Amino acid sequence: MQMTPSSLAGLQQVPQLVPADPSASGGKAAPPSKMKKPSVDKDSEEYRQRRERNNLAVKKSRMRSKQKAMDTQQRVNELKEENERLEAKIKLLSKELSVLKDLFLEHAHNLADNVQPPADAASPAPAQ
Amino acid sequence: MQMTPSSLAGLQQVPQLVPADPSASGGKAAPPSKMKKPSVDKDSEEYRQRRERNNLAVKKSRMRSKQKAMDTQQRVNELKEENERLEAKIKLLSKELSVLKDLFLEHAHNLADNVQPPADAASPAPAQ
DNA sequence: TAGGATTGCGCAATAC
DNA sequence: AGTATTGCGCAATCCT
Repeated sequence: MQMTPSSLAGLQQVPQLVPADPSASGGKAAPPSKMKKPSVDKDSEEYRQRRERNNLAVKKSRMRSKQKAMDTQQRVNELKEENERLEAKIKLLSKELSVLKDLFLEHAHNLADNVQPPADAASPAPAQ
Repeated sequence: MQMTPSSLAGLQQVPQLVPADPSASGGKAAPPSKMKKPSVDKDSEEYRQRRERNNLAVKKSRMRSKQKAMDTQQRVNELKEENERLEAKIKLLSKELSVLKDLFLEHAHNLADNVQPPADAASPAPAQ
């Protein structure tokens, strides 16, 4: 996508300012010869300024909106990375813990088998 | 936001179909009396159908877009929660590991110093 | 009351 | 040939 800027610069949009007749269920509504006079002067200097300011505000708002969306997407990516990092860390810690626990168990067994008196609090009941 | 459905139902937008004169840098461009004949019949049955289908497609596309944005935001929230969960787990594992390591160190010291184990893990180093 | 910010909507160009 | 996206302007609202 890239929206080549052809004659896109500015298209005259001339809304009739009249709510198109609601009877248009499936009808085409051929332009009735009676053109309702707009209650607002499109030629008014003030009108044009108002429109222009709004168009600017709209553009600004939309840009922000898009930026926000991109930021949010970025945030997702960052969080996913962080997540993986944390998972890895957990895996590592779990492994370390597992090793140490095994050592303890082994030690405990040795104590039990050698009839050595329990040297520390981590000893399970020698019998059973 | 809610866009109260006032007379919003359908506003006749009657673009002039002529790329507004490019000279409109800051100009107001008062409607020149010469109205270029649109090369496309706005009254054409086929035109209206085309427009209507496109309007539908547009609405659909925008809905998807918004939905996607919301989903992404939701994803962020989920990931943030998940991360907190993981952080907590890491904290816990680290603590466990720390305790076990201390026990090991203490034991090693006891062996090295050939000291009688105090039968309790909370014993300070006998020497210094 | 004024004025910017948002949002629904339709159009047209263009991407697919 | 047809749908999907996207930039744009308008007008109604919202929100200060």
